[in-house]
Amino acid sequence: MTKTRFSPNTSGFMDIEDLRNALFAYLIAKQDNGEFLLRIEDTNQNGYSMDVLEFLFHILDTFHLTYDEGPKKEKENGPYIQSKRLDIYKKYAEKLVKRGYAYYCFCDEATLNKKRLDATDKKESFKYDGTCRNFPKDEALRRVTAGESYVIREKMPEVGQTSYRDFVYGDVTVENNILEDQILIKSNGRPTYNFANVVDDALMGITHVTRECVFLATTNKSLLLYDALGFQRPEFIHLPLILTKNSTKRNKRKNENNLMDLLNQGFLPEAILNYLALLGWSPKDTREFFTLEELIHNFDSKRIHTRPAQYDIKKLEWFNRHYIKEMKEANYLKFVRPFLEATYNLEGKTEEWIKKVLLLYKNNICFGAEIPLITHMFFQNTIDFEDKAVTFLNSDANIKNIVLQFRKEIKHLEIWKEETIKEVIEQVGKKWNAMGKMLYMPIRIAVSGVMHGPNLVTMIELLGKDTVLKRLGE
RNA sequence: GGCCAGUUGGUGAAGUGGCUUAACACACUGCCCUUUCACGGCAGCAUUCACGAGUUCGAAUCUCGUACUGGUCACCA
Repeated sequence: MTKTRFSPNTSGFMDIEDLRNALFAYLIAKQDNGEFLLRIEDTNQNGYSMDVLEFLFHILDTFHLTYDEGPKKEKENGPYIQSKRLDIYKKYAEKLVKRGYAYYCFCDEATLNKKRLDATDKKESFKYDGTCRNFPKDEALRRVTAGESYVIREKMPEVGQTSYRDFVYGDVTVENNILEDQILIKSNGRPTYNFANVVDDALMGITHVTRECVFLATTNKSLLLYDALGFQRPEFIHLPLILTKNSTKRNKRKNENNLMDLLNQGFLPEAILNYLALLGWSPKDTREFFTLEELIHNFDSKRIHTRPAQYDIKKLEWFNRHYIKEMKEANYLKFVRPFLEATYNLEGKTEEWIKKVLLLYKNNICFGAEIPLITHMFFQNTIDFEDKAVTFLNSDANIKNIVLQFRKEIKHLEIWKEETIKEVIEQVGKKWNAMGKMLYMPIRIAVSGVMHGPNLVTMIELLGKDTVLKRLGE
């Protein structure tokens, strides 16, 4: 049975690439009726911010990437948080020492670092020289029990090469002699990523290891560990990078977290998910819209790409607009209203009015946070004219007449309704011999200050007589 | 610097030797619809697949070299 895992580390909030990776891992498992597991990799620090974890659970939940095993869903392979499995790693590391695949090392960290730096300066590659590699076992053991600080290093083969076939990238071969005797257990007793990752994946029965292609070059190290531990090698599926605007992988790691922002900005989970599915993967046909359920049936891991993908917010916006358009009216209102409330005081506005205003934009907005911006004209006291609009206003002498005439007529309008307002506009048009854009645009600008907006007649009705007159007056 | 990977338009991408004078989508531009604005519809947008050689009757597709981009070489994950 196929079993995959998502194993984020706790050093930062989950971002879009993490989500995409989680999604792919989930899909690979589910398309084969397999299982999806969650594991938290937190061996690099003494603690982690609960916010990071909470956010992670929240995201997996809102995107419906339900895991079958993991924290809060303990099964026989647990615990699923690495800091709670320290004794397991220790046990396996010791086993490797016993079998001669690993050894205790007492070399001073600072000294090694200095040597490494010197080598880098000289543009030479540095490799741990293996000082402790051939210490007699009893002596090493004696020093350990005496309380001396140590790490456990893996004995890398000095000759030969390691190769494997990545599911996405194909054959990868690396010479063993460039590999350093990597550390498995650090002097603080915690395992390194490479070691914990391998032990856990093997113990938890992961059949398909998915990870960023960043690890492509170090996969041989993992492979050698699988072999030394006597575990069966899993299938490796490396995933292409997602590049955000001017970010390389390096500065992305620091802080960038667009996922939380995206959600706060009013991007729908189904839109984000749909878009992300197409970043690094593409279906056989030209179809673009997929729900999670549909992805499970259509996802084909053979079609995962090798080249990195550039994240493009414009396309995401397009997806989001599509999903907003498809929402039921009631859901849309519930979704979008908080954005309005957060910015404007709605006191004195009727529910009917609010609903009408919001519905005006159902087919236009790209994301929720656009609502306050786009409805600005309904709430501002004085209007700002955009440059283009001013230019238009001055482009024809007749425009002033139209606006003045409209104000005059509308002042005496008794029944304030779309139909009657429309009649007025038509009359103005007849009187000054204007039609189309030359008729509507002057009024539109005079009333809203901008050249784009919702249907003019509806807009005027919703604006209300008082406001319209105020804006038209000098 | 050694090693590994990637390179089709502004973006996502299809394409696995002839059906490709390179699909589809986003963005952009123009037109149509609408007496306005959007929505919607239609059209345009890479003589060319990083570059150079080679294999072949024929190459975006296979081979080699060069360039560029990214990654990796840690008691970070």
